[in-house]
Order: sequence, then C-alpha cells, then structure tokens
Amino acid sequence: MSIGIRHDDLRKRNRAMVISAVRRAVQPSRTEIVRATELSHSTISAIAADLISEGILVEAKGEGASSARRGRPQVALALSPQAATVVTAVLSLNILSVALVDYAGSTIREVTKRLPTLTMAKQELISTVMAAVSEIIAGHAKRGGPILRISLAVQGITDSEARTLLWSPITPHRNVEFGAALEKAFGLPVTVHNDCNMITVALNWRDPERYGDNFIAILLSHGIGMGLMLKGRLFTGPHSSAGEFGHMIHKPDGALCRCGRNGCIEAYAGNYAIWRKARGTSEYEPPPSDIDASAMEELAQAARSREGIERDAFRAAGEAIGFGIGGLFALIDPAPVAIVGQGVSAFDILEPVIREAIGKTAGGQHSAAISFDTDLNEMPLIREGCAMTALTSLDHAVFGAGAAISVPRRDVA
Amino acid sequence: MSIGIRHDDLRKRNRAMVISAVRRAVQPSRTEIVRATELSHSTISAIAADLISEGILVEAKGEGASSARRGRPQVALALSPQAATVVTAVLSLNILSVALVDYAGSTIREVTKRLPTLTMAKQELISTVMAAVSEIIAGHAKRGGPILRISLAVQGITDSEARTLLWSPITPHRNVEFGAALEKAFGLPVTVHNDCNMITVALNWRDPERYGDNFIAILLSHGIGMGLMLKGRLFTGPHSSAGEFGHMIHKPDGALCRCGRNGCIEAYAGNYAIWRKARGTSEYEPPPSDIDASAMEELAQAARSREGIERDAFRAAGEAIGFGIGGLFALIDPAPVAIVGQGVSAFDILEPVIREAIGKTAGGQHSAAISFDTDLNEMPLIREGCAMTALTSLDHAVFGAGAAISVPRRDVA
DNA sequence: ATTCTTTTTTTCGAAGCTCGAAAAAAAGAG
DNA sequence: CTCTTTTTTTCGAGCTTCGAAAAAAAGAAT
Repeated sequence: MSIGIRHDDLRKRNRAMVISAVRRAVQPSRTEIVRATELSHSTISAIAADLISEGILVEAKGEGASSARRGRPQVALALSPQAATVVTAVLSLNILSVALVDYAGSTIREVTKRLPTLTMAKQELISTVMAAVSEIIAGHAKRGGPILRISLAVQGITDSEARTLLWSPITPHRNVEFGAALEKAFGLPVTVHNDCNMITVALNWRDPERYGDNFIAILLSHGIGMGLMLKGRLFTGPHSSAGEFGHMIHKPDGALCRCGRNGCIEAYAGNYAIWRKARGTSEYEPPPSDIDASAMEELAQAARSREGIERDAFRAAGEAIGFGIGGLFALIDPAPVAIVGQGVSAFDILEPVIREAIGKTAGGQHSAAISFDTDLNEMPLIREGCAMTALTSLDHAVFGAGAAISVPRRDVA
Repeated sequence: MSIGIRHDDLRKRNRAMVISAVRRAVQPSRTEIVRATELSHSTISAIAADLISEGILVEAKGEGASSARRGRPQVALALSPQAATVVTAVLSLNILSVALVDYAGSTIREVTKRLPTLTMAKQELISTVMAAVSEIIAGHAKRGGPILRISLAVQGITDSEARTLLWSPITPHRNVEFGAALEKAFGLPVTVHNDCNMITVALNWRDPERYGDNFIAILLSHGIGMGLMLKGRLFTGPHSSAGEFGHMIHKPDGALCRCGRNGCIEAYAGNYAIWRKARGTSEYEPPPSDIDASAMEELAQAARSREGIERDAFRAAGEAIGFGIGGLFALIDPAPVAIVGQGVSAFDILEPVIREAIGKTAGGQHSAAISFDTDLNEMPLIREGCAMTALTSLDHAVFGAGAAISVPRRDVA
C-alpha cells in the first residue's frame, strides 16, 4: 500500500517544510522556523544555508522595525521573488484573465480579454488561451525568475489530474484538454482547476483565522459553485473536481436546470433561475444564457421594495441554497460559509431565507452560529488561488526536492 | 503548520509500514515486503529481525504449499497472535455484542446480550457495557497477549475524538461518555465509533478489489446509516463522525422523521417510515420505536404480490435513497455502493426505483454503471471493522513506535 | 569606552538510519 | 556431489538529525 520512507526523502520533506513555513509566515527568522517545524536549530540552519545558496530564500535584512530587543537580532528569511515565476489564467463566461506572479507571490503583470466563450469552437478556445499566455510571457523578457508553472482556473468540472475541463457552463464542448495543449505548447507543467476550488484556496491563505481547516465557499453567479475545505484539505471527488453543490437535487422533478436535469439547486438559485421566475416564465422553460448584472440589481431592488413575484423568486433561491447548505451539514459539520460573487449584491434579501431553511435541516441546531461572510468580486480570489496552487506546487515538487536550479553550492565557505 | 520529520521518526514509520504490509498481505515473505514498501532488502531484514525479537512478528515456516521453486525458499512472516488482544463491543438497538480478538485478527470468544437500550438510564447503559467487557476479559485468563485496546461501535453520532456518543437513536440520552468511563475502568485506550463507519472499514478489508479507495456503504435498518470511504480514508466530519446521510433533506417540509425534523431521507426509507406509510398512517405521525423483521418481510411480500399501498411505501423509500445517493454523486463521484442490513431483504423491490431516481440526478449519466452489492447481516461486519480499527491503531501507535513489550533484543546472536 | 548579558546562528562530533554490494544460506537441478 | 537460483543477512559508506558548545551580534551596565 503506502510506501516506506527512504533516507534521502527525509531531507526533501524537511526542505519543503521549511519553504512552506517561510511562505506561511511573514518573513520568519530561523528561530521562528524552528518553532514551526519542531526541528532542531542545527537542521534549520543547514537547510536554510542550502536554500539561500540555491537562490530559493533570501535574507531580508535591514528592513523591518528593529525589534529593540537585547541579543543578536533575528535575520528575517523571505522567498526570493527571482526564484521562479508562474502564469495564472482564469477563464470564465466571456472573460479571460491571465497574470504573471513571482515566487514570493506578487503579481508582476496582468491582462484581461473579452471573448465569446459560448460560441467558440473547441480549438479556438484553447488557442485563445494559449495566445494570451504567450503574450504575457513575451512581455516578461527574462527579468525575474524562470517561468515554471501554468495554472488555469475554469468554471466547471475538471478531472482529478487537473488536466482537462470535463464539462463547463461556459462552453458547449466537453473534455477540453487545456492541460495537454498548453503543456505541449509551452513545455511547462500545467494544472486546470475548478474556479471555486481556487477561491477556497485563496480564502484559506487570506484569512486562515476565519477560513482555516474547515469551511465552505459558495459562488453565487449565473450558476452556483462551491468549494469545500475539510480538515485542511481541498475536498474533491476521486475522479473529478466534483463538489457540484449547485446540482444537488433540491426538489425532485422540479425546475429545469441549465444542466438539463430537473430540480437542481442552481435551477432555483442561479441568476438565470431568479430572473426566469421573477419574469413569470415557467420553471420548465430553458433559461437565458447570460444576464446582465444591472438587470439582476433591478430585480433585487424590486424585491426589496415590495411583496411580489420578484421577492418570491429570491425567496425560492434562498430556500434552495439554505436546504443545500443544511444537507451538507448533515454530511460534514457546520462550518463557516463564505459567499462570493455577483449574487452577493442581493444577499441582504437571501440571508434570512437561507437561515430559515438551514434551521429546518440537520444543521438547524447550529443555524444561529453559522457565520456568512461575503465578497462581491470573485476574480481576484480565483487568481490568487491559482497563484498559490502553482507556487506551493513548486515549493514541494521543485524546490523541496533538491537543487532544481543549478547554482554552485557553498564551496568557498 | 505541519511538523518536520525527525531522524528517529523514520524508523518508526518504516516499522509501522512493515507491520501494515504484513497485515494486508497473507503471510508475505521479506522479499514481498520489499516490493510492497519499496525499501531495501537490508532495511526490511533489519526491521523484521527487530519485530521478531520483540515478539510482534513470527516466522510461519513449514506450512504453506512448498513452492517447488528453485532457490532458497521464502520465509513467510505473520503477525504473532500472542502480541496483543483487543476487545470489540457493538451496541445497537436492544442488543450488545462483545468479543475478544487476537493480534492476528482471529476472534477468540464472543458474547451477545439483549438489553432495553431505549429505556435504560445513561449510567445503566454505560455500566452494562462495562460489565460485559469485564466478563469477557475475565474469561481471558492470561492466555494470549495482553489486552491493549477497547473498540466500541454504536449506532449514532460520535465525536471526532471517538470518545463520546453525541446522539443516538437507540437511547434518549445525549453525550454518553463511553470513552472516558471505559478508560477509567480498564485503564486502556478506548475508541467509540459510528457503526456504519466500522462497516465501511470492514468491507475495505474483506474485499479491497471491490471496496477499495472509494465506495459507499449504506445500512438499511430501522434507520438509515452511511459510511463513506474517499481516497482510501474514512470520511468523517471535522467534529463528529457525521455522515448523517439519513438526515439529508429529501423533501423540504416533508414526512416527520424520528429525529424531529421533516423530510429527511430516513423519514421515507427507514423501516419505521415504510411501515408507517404501508399502514396508511399519516406521514406526520410519530413513528413506532421498533419493528419486527418479520413484519417488514410481510410488507415486502405484499408489495411484491400486488400494486397497492405497500408497494407505494417501498417506492417512496427507494426514491428517497436514490435521490440521496444521486445527491452524493453530485458532491463526490459515482462509486460502488454496498447495501447492508435487514432492509436488504426487500432490495429486489427497492433497486429499480433507486436506479430510476439516481438517473434523474447528477449521477444519472453513470446510473447503469453503478453497482450495488448487498449483505443482510451487519453485525459481523461491524465487529470486524471494530477489530481492524483497534488492531491497526496498535500497529501504528504501539508496535510501530518502538519496543513496546520489553523482550530482550538479540544479544546472543 | 569597555565589559557584561542576552539572544540568535553556526559549527562539530556523535548516533542512527537506509542503501548497495557482497556474502551466506537454503533449496532444486544436473 | 557440484552447479544454479533465489532469499536473506552482513558490512561499510554516506546521509541526516541532534545536542552541546562556540561564535556572532546586538543592547545594558559600569
């Protein structure tokens, strides 16, 4: 079954641990790393010396408020921005955003493009993404570290190898092999992840206090997405990114969903579902493919100002989300919930309904304790999640594994 | 975050790996262990010698069909039954079964008792279990290895520390602290696990081909239970055993469930729910607390023989289970399903309905590929899961960690 | 200005682990 | 009785981590 640990693995793992400790903390000293990793001073000293000589870490001296404490001052260690660069690409409905991020996590440059994803051919979609990546790489011009990873986030279901987009609401095509195509074109490891999973990763990095080992991120937009962090690990299915919260059944044989089935949560809570219902259209009518944010805001205003069909539509949406979350709480335990995306603009209407619905489910006893936290703009979160996914992959696979970039080891010492 | 690996941890981990390899395989030779662990011959030889001298492994020579191959014959290694003994206790509605299992996994003795769990006081419940454990330990009489673990399985929700029964349908009491009480009484580590989780563990040991890294076990009985194996790990909530599949909402504001809420899957698919509906009682009537297996069999016969209210009841049950499984398949991926327990006796009626319902959900596309496998009697599975849980815990924590039982090391060699 | 303290970091030898190669052991084949 | 083949053990080499002691780098005290 699981494999034994070899002797040289030990160093690799501990190197990765040190890098990871530096990424988590803000410029920790060697002593702080000792505390975090519970390794000895000698070991940390040796590993840090290696990593510095390899150009992975740098001593960030000078800066930082001189602690004014007695004794030899601590030397802050930081990730070297020069060590590597990664490319992030976020593909959503009609929009593509690519960025270049250095090893320390700072965004170097960023480009956003509009494109008609729903009508493009499969090859066109792939080549458009490739062109955007080429463009941003070309501008890079060899300043900074070598580009070592491409991290793509897409709405929809991806395979568990993070190479293929299996299904997506933004294109009629299935099995779009972004991973294989980009790897062939650029000769770099490429990952393709679900956008909500990237949001989840980003929230965990941004605010580990609130979004720590267990929380739920829900994306309210044209459709409904979800990311789940359980016991500090991103929850995914064995074969796919899964977590298709929006397509759990809310009402058997109920409203027609974009996915072709009936009664999905999304068929009540997606923007298109709210719009459909608020316009008095039948639940079984195929929904429109894109709805303007301002149109949704008008519906929300109507719902706020008076009883009526608009308010009913938002109530139905809140109920679907609430029962969905409650059902989830039957399987896992109640946990903080982050609500992200355009739908957040109407969250004042949704929240009481959601809470009421949760109250009727297994999570009900904790309904009051459940906290929601909202963020309107999902794009930066997705990009950040992509970047951190690529960077931590480097931390472990490349820089943790031993001298990746050939730099002379300390000989002159 | 995560902790660095120390130098002496290495041996501990590899020892545990070797023990685990021996437990998984049937009397493997050292060479087979080399293949399984990917460690070197030298290392395996050294570790095996240690484990044998400590009385944890034994060389099972002589037996086994002499392979008739050339070369030095392989020496089969086996777990020493003498190394330790564990106690398993399974507590279900009105029944308690305790057993003694040796380190190699053979059941030494077993006792089953009937008791009125629903009406017993909290203390009475605990002390009855303690008495049964005492009794079986007393009969042990120092033959065999020292008793090192007590593993309890209960219907209901347990905490993630596996020490307390938080809620259970078999007793009105909450927070029954079996773990603390038994540990105090016997001075041994005690775990309290959910019965369905133990079934899941057992299935994985019994048939790893079919029930490998990803599968679902559903217990159909008075209530509905579930255990989930995902990526080779038992799925539990962060704070509790969770996995309360039976209490996911099937129909908002629907039938009254035993748990007090409305519309749970169990309120349609539990024996009591089928019985209630087949008798024409209102969905909102409190259900009876226990139903005879033969009464259920009568209903099933009626459902088989003619259209009517009984068949409707089973249809409603199958639909609830099917939508539940389908909803799960939206979150994870379709996986093999084992159906266990008394309800299996009517599975011929349920299966087509379940498949039909799954077909309407996100898992629908795979409906045909989903395989069900049934087993009527859950008790042996639960006991086996308990035993394996306790034994593998010993493998890692006690025998993996270094010389637990003080036996002279090889000096005379 | 110089000498304590205090704290961080590095150095150094010891102990332990795994590994590869070679040797030993244990069988059947010739 | 001597090969051949396969398994298992032995042995020295090369890492790694660790603890203790030394070195470094600052403020505090005299």
